[in-house]
Amino acid sequence: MEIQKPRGTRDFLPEEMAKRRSIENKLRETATRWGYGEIKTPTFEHIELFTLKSGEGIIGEIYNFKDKGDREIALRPELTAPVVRMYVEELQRSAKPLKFFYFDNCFRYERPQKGRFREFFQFGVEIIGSARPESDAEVIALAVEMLNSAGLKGDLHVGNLGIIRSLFKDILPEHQGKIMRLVDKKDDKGLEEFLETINAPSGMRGKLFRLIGLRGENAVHEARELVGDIEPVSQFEELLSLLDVYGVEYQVDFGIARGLDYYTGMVFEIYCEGLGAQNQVCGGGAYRLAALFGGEDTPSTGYAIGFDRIMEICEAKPESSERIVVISFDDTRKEAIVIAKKLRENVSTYLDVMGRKFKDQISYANTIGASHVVIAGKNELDAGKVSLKDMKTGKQELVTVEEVIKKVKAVFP
RNA sequence: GCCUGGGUGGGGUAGCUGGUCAUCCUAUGGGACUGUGGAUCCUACGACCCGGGUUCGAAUCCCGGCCCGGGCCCCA
Repeated sequence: MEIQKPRGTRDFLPEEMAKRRSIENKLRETATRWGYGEIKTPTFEHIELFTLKSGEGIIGEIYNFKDKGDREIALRPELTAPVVRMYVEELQRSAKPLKFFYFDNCFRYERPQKGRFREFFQFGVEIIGSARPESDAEVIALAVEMLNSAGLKGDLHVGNLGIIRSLFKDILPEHQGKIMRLVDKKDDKGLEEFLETINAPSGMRGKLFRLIGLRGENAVHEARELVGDIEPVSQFEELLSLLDVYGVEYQVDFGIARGLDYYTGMVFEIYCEGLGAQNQVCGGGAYRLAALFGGEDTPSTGYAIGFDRIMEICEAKPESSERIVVISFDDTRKEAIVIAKKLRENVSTYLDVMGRKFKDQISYANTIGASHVVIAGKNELDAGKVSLKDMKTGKQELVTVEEVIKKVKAVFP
């Protein structure tokens, strides 16, 4: 039996890589234009980084191992924790806000299915040092813009955990988590049953259900009536007005809980069609993790785009480009190398390395979809030129190597 | 971890109510055609996911594993 790739991993062939790179570059360009700087963190970290953030329970879904120095190491399952670790470790004294983006692979030991792999790629953004609605709004707008740049239009839901949490004052912390989980799942029946079991105050129950059901124009006003005129409501209101300025379409959704305790205020998710059960392509929010990793308490906001998921649904537009094949004969092979070398300074050039005969070389050029063929034969070389053949039109002309470059570049600038 | 469908040359397939050299297409290497491409022909290469079991005999039936797809749990 031949060796196969490990479960949940993938090989990417040239055609697909071209597509992935093209989208990746669009995301990268967008982030750069918004003033974010690219960073890179290690592929593996001490496992504590992730257990601190998410609890011991996540070890079951982490690729971890002991290294030769007996350290417990984890392949990163996500990138927010490493970025915050990096911040705490070496950037706490730098000018705020810090604006970063990253694109890297992550690893999770989970059951693979559509849009879900054991090695997957995340494109993320973090802004560190601001807790203001302005940064929340910018981050959301950037997320939307990035997806647009990839040709995608998602369904944006925005919520605020501070508002929903304000209802939980009298609830045990361990029960709060469970409630948030049920809210996030939109499992109303389960939520009702659970609230019954823990004998939650009936006033709070009613408010909770009304809150998570709020949608549309008046959602914020109604939320204020439910929870009072508290800070998170005003912040949220401000955020929405800023999103309007950005021209971002959104849906207020207090049902977004994102399960995690360290999210503090704004949370958002973006969904796209065509992905089956894994329809969330982007998720994020405002959080506080720096203190957890031993730094000063610092507000941050960020999100991650599931790169593999957007690749599933975004239209492939393979940018056509030139592809030149230099064809030679047994008596001009070496000259062809010199010509190819010259061409390669400017255009993508292929040269036969199979010792093929003329006809087979041109046939191969056709097979790989060459745009042009440069024929370097004795006749041409004697005249100090080559024949340039356009594979589309079939037309052929006698030109110099410099003219080849010029003519090809005219077609593929 | 659970439920469900599926694994036959590189890709796509037939066979799968057990029994001839496992079918066909395509791709790939070489050749026919001695400097002009998608054609044709010849030739080479190449598969029953792995391991057990039932049987005189298994690609075919049974069990386990691995892998792929879909769903659940989870989703940092």
